[in-house]
Amino acid sequence: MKDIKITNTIRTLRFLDKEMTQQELAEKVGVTRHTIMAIEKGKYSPTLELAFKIAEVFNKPLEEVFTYEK
Amino acid sequence: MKDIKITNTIRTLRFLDKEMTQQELAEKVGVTRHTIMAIEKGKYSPTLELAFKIAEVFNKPLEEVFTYEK
DNA sequence: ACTCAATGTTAAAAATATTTTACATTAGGT
DNA sequence: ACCTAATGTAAAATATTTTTAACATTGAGT
Repeated sequence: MKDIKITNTIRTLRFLDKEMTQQELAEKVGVTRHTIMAIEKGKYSPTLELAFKIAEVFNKPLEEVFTYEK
Repeated sequence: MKDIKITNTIRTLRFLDKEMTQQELAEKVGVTRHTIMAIEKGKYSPTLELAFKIAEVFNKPLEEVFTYEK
């Protein structure tokens, strides 16, 4: 599992959702701001559980937030 | 992230897909048999990347394989 | 130009996921 | 009942994700 092939639209979704900050999103899903930042930046892919929580915040299906590029 | 609230239908999907073994599924997604077993058993939730790979094997959307129970 | 909030970076420690190995149990076929 | 393949269990080692903390950068507003 070396090269990560998963992209996400978190940054856009935050912007569309009243410009929610990384800090706010982090608090809503129960992780640190750093974690949100690292995921947005694609440093690593999150746990499935965290991915579900993030999608839930934006009321989007998980696959609309995260995309697996074959 | 203590109590995991994610269920999955991997066992059923393996059964429906010509009774694919844990070993075969593990090989297709590039992890060990133990990892597949632990996930099926709900010991922990996988990485988003692994979740996508598993869903891909069964040609199902991720959310049809894994369900986040609120 | 200054200030402040938001974001990005780095490094180390902690927590969790995954591997490896080895053995126990279960279930089906003969 | 016996064999064998598939599944389950356990413990230790490794890899990856997440936390923590401290500091740098960017950008908007004044």
